[in-house]
Amino acid sequence: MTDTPPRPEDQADRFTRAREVQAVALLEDYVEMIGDLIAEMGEARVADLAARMGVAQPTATKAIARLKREGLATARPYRGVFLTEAGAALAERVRARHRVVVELLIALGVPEKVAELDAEGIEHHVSDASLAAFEAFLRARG
Amino acid sequence: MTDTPPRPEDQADRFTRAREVQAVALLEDYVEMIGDLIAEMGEARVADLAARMGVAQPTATKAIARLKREGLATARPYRGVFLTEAGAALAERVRARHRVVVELLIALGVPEKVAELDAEGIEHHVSDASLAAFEAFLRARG
DNA sequence: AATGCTCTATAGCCAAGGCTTCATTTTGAG
DNA sequence: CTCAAAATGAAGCCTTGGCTATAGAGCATT
Repeated sequence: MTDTPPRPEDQADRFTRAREVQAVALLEDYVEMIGDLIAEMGEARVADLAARMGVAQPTATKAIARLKREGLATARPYRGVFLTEAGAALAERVRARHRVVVELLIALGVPEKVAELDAEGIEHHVSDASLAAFEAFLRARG
Repeated sequence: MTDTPPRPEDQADRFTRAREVQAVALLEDYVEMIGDLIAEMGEARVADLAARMGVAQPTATKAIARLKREGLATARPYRGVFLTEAGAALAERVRARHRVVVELLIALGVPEKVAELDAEGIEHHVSDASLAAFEAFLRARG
């Protein structure tokens, strides 16, 4: 029983980090979806983005404004949305991480449908260290 | 190549669910922490709760108000915070899930420190189905 | 070229979850 | 028993991310 009494600041760090992750999670999701839309349909329209994200159209517009502020996307009124280099790079990283998380869940015996659902929330909290471990595990079991 | 074009509403569901999970995540964290504090120190004071959660004291007070509204906790001014039966049950479930997620990450080769950090964010998104799969996996490899 | 339909933007609302500042209550030291 | 320090509560502000309603731009079809 190494039941060391938790140091308050250590625990606090956990939550602080979880909050920070949360703050970027939406940006990641939008960026990834914009990438998907461009890949699938040649362009990302606000209406499609909103439909895919499950939000009302003005909510998507607002999110795009934030992406622009953060330098991840560009958009001109009544034209589609595009990713900056930084945005495209982020989208690629997010997509790769998402794929690994889904594969891991499936490898662990989670039904595919459930894996897709759970991965959407989980992926944002997977650190690089954990991601590397996941990849190693998947590789090890072919 | 079963590259079925994703149905917008299906994708939307993923995000909608992730948002719903997020909405209860904080409640879960607070309830769990209140349980911890009572177990460790006999009572949960607002100041300790705030310190452990890494937030300012009024933020914790506000959260407690929400817990009361949701029927998960009770509190009288200038006295500690207590869990209702529903709150205690939730705390227990959350604690159990947290433990499984940490153990799983460690079993997958994630360093313990990292596992603790990542688990904090991940756990909330682990459905019952996934949790069951995790437990089966852990059991299978003793 | 005009007109109407679709898409996008704008405005304004709400709740959640942060924060600081200030008032009030408890409590413990003297 | 008093009174100051510590703990708690109250008020008010900010940002984010939802929403609806409404106005305006763009496009297609007469």
